[in-house]
Amino acid sequence: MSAYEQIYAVVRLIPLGKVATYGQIATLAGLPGHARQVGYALFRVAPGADVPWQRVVNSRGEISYSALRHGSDDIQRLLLEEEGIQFNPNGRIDLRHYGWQPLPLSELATEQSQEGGSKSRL
DNA sequence: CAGATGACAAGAT
DNA sequence: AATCTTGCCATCT
Repeated sequence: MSAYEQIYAVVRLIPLGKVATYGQIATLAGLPGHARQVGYALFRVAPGADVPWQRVVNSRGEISYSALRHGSDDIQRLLLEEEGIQFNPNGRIDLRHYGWQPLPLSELATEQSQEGGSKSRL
């Protein structure tokens, strides 16, 4: 499997109503520190693919607006708002609230263990 | 094959 | 806190 498909697999795991950062996706995909490759991979996502690319934002919780995106950046914001994500006045998302916090190993295996989740949240 | 570029991130200023 | 600079790697010229 190519590294890009691995990236797409992780992006597909982002639940509706949550967002993840490029660096986070890179780490979960087994490419720690290679956030740029994640962005490049998402650029190559074919239209119609079942990849929620709109749920990936930069580390500042903001959409990466670019002139080379044919306006898909603007669509990204609309899609996120459709999913119930609220933007700050400065156009940023509060990652403390909407940031996706994946469970360890839950991406590679079917999450079956489900106990009371009173763990630290830092 | 070498140089430039890019949906980023972290460190320095 | 905001902006600039450097690192990283796959693709494109």
